[in-house]
Amino acid sequence: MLTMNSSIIHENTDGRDWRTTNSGTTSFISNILQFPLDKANNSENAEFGDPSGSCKQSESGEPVMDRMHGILSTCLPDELVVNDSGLKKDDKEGNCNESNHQQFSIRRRCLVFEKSPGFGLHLNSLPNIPKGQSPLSKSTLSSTNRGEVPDDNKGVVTENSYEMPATFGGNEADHNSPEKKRQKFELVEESVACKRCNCKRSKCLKLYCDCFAAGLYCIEPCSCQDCFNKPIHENVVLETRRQIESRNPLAFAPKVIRTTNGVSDSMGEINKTPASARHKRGCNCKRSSCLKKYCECFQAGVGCSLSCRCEGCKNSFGRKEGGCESESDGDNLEACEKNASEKSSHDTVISNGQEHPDLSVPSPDISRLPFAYSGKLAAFFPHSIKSSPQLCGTQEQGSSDTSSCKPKLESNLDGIPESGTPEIPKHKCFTLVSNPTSPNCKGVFSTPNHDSTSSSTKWRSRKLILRSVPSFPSFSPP
DNA sequence: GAGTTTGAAACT
DNA sequence: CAGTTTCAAACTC
Repeated sequence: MLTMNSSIIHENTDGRDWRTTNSGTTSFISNILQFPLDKANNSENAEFGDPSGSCKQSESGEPVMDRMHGILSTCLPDELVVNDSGLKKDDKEGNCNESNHQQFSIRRRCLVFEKSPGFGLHLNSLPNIPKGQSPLSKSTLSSTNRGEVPDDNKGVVTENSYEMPATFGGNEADHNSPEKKRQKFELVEESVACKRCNCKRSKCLKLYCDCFAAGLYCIEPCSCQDCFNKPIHENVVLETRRQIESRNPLAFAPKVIRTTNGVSDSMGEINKTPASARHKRGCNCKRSSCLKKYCECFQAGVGCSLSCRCEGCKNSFGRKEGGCESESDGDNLEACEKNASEKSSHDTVISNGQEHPDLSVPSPDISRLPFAYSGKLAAFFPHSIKSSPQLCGTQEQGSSDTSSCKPKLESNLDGIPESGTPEIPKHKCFTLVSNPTSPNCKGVFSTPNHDSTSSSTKWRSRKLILRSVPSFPSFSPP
């Protein structure tokens, strides 16, 4: 189970956290993509359950994965930084061979993706999906169905957004049967499962609220009371968020980062945390010994660092001093194993959603992303988003390399190049759909190789409609 | 499911 | 910045 409650971001090789250095830019996310609704509710739509997987074709014969890639290649800058230069870059993009309107849409959309690597899903939304927690229902999936999203502000989740996971479907040879389609759709449904809050007094307008903290609107499954974290209260939400950010520009920033050094983190200590992810601020645990999910570090599956002020740290992912392997304490070992197991599940979520349907990574419910941060998901896609032409290659480079899809945290984080190079091994798979060609890599976000340029063009040709472009306050970095 | 524990967030 | 309060998730029973 993906219990990480904090986002993991990647630090540049120079040690700079792009988000940190551009904290004020995080508020750009206010654009919500909207796709045509004509097929939004068609669960049997080929876009969703397309049997051909990543190679499925739209009506126009356009490979969806190409479009997906088009999104990335078109909208994602080389650097995940939105600042003046970034905007200028956008301006430059305005020189593209696009109609004015289209240019505008694209540019706005770019902001979204620039600020929302990982498809805008804050990884805070990934974790804490209790095992067995039912995924969002279909009705839940579509905000438009719930009427939760104002007409003028629909973060519409349509076939296209839903198709993302399906789009990642690998080279599935046989997906033509309706059954396959159905299964695929169901899987996608599960993948959209998202954490739900249970706020009672915060009105879901404080960081106490996981949804709010994750940059998500609350949705039906939430059990919150007096919730203001809904599109109809967008202004309130944005204003509150702005206030919080004014107080702490990094309030919505990912809490967990990973360093470039896979062995030792920036603090120099060595522990076993995969990929040396670390909680940015560190925890302050007193009684949990950093062995329970009360501990943000532990919850995030990262080791404690010197920045932690915890007492009696026994973090199984890496104590402030030393790792859990050195622990002989039974409880600690148990917790270590337990959480490690969960971590494995977490990781599998990314690489093998089908194998753990209950752990499926929620795909970004765009309707719930009023200001979505890159968040946790970005931890797994930062580079792919950054500049990788592909989220994931197909089974090229020897899909037989099952190790590439090992359901381990390491495998997951391994997918994030240590060097910070925006390169994702094509055999590193992010998928929510099964890939029969790789038994050990069922769930692979797989995309066929394709020409990014052409795909970009294809994507732009997509009936993508940008909706609701509230001028989310752009906070200048301090 | 209710109550308790916990630590982050918010407040002073 | 430190101490306190509030809050909701995690946990226990």
